[in-house]
Amino acid sequence: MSPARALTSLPAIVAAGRSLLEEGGLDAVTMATVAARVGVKPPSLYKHVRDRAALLAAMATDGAQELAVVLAEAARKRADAPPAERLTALAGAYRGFARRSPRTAAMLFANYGPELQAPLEPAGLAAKPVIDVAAELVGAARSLAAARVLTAFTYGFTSMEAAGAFRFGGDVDEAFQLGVAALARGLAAA
Amino acid sequence: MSPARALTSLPAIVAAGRSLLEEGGLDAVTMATVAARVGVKPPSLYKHVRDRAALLAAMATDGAQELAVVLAEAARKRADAPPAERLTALAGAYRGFARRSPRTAAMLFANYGPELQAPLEPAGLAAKPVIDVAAELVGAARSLAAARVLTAFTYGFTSMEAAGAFRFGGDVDEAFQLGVAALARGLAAA
DNA sequence: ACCTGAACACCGTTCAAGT
DNA sequence: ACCTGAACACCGTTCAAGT
Repeated sequence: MSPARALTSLPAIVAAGRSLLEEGGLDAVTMATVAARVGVKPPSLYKHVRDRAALLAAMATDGAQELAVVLAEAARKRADAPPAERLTALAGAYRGFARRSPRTAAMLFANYGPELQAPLEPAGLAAKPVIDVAAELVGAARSLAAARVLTAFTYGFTSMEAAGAFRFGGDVDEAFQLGVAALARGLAAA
Repeated sequence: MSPARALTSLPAIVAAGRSLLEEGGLDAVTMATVAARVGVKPPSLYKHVRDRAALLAAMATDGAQELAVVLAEAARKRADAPPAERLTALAGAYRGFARRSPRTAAMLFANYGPELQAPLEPAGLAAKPVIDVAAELVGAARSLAAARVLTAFTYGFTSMEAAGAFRFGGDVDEAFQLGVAALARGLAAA
């Protein structure tokens, strides 16, 4: 009589996917491994998620929402600081997120099928504090362009770092700080 | 009597993989589709390549070699130009490569398994002209750090562009040029 | 309304057998 | 020395049947 009670949920499935991703990479995110982790059989996942690609997109969106919180918090703490200092704090907060969730971070701006773009809302939320600092540095007219520059650098750097692409030795922290400082100075002067 | 003549080769397999990648994304690069494109059955590929992950790594290495040629050529043409101008030319050449081969470019600094790092040689070759401009901008002591900053920005920007991540409208070319100019100015001033 | 077992097409990979 | 057909374990996905 009573219809089957839900044993899992979309948030639980997304969380399972993200933890499997960080533990073993994309190949480890299987409908079977995700199902096992949430205590269900693989076909049941399709009641919560259209297919595997949609699950990956939902994981990326979840990461974007988490990042939005992290960035908003960092911006709030330095609300009255000069823009270069707030930019440094934002970049550091992003990098902290990328180190805690490197594989999720590498997914943030990836493309999982043409129909699977993450919704604009979480991305916009994460972008808000970045656009705000950018506006202070270059003015409102070019704030979007400057925010894209800042995001591209931070995303590129942290993705390369996570992939182990910095293999010629040297101090990686120093390089990150040099980049943030150069962008703060160079954008303000542009 | 006569042992079977080779019907394909590693370069042909890598080229087939790259064209399939650009046409249909990573999911389209299948041992079966690659084999069909080079005119062989799937098991034969394993005489030329250890497994699919190694094929993907070889495709990335091939892209890095192509990029090295493109960058060396751009640097050669502007050998006597001021560093900011040569940097602009290098960034433009990289972006041109990324637009011709967006999915290969997105792979350049990705990680396909811990044992599958691309060999250092092609990466170093591609990095050479970037490190050279970086040295002119910030001095030899910080040239590696500055080259990492430049690469991170360019890789991040072109990856986001290829993934369709710039979705708030605005002029994407302008943003790229703003970033290159800001880095040239900001690094020189640092 | 959600869960499951059974089934399907497909994929990566191995291997013995061909030339 | 490289190629092939057959076989295997696994994966994503569908669907009819359960509660």
